[in-house]
Amino acid sequence: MRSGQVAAAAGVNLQTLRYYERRGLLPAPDRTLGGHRVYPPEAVTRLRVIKVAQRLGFTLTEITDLLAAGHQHGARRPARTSVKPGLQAQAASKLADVEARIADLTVIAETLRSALAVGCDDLADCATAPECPLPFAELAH
Amino acid sequence: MRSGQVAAAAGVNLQTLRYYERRGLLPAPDRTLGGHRVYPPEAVTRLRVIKVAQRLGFTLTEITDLLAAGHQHGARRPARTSVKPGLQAQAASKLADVEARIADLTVIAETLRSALAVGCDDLADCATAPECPLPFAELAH
DNA sequence: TCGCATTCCGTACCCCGGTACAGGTTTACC
DNA sequence: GGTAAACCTGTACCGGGGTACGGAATGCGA
Repeated sequence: MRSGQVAAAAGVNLQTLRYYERRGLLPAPDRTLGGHRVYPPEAVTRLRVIKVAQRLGFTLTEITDLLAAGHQHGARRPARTSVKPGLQAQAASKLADVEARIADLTVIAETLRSALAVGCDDLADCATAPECPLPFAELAH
Repeated sequence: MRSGQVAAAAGVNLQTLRYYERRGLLPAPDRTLGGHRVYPPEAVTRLRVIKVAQRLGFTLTEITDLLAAGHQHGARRPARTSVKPGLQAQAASKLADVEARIADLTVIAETLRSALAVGCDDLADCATAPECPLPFAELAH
């Protein structure tokens, strides 16, 4: 498959393909004699995997490690190798992040709702009005 | 008050102060003869207001508009003036954003939890294993 | 074999909210 | 009046994930 086809099949920009290759997310494909990239169909799968992982909140750097970790399967690792956490560990910590983010946003939503309920309509006034529910004080966070 | 005092009082970097001034979030203060900024105590309040608004999910551009909107209070506006939505309207739409984001993250958290439950430990394998709960298909989103 | 579509590469730029640095001036305290 | 701390300006850079552009070369169908 040619780069344009792969990009279209995965719903990704052509530039993104090259960007991922530079970042080591996508293995460098074979080339035609003229230098054009020729991808195996698995490349599309790989892109989909990357997109799913991204959607789950992993950064491209983390995804790079996760994909590389897969290759070490069963290979006994030398003690000197940097130990990357596997998918389970990474997913667990990412889940904690996401849950924390949800908790945070929940507080924000509640604050917004109370500001709406009270009828605040001017930030500057709110700061000096005692009945305003916005937390102007506890910003030593 | 001098810039360093204001920055410390508001828990903000000195550079940030000047950055906000450039962006129009903070009015340009008076200067000493030598050119050093001299702030009134209200500047600290203003910074706190900005920080709260940021915490609620508003961008600096939106905050700029919200703060400017306050000044138009009671001034009858000419028809030609661009009409910025007030705090109520902005807060309502921001609340909708936040709620949507929470819903999104909730789905993500559930997906992560199921990946943990099933024991997925290699993204590349997951993509081809039918029992994997990760949504590799419906990426036409 | 012609001609247009596609792809190549390198580099620069986008958003957002700051932060850092260099090199020079001013203020405040003793 | 000396000196150290604070402050001034302008400009460049950070991270994260791409996107855009220009000019040249290649691929493929008719």
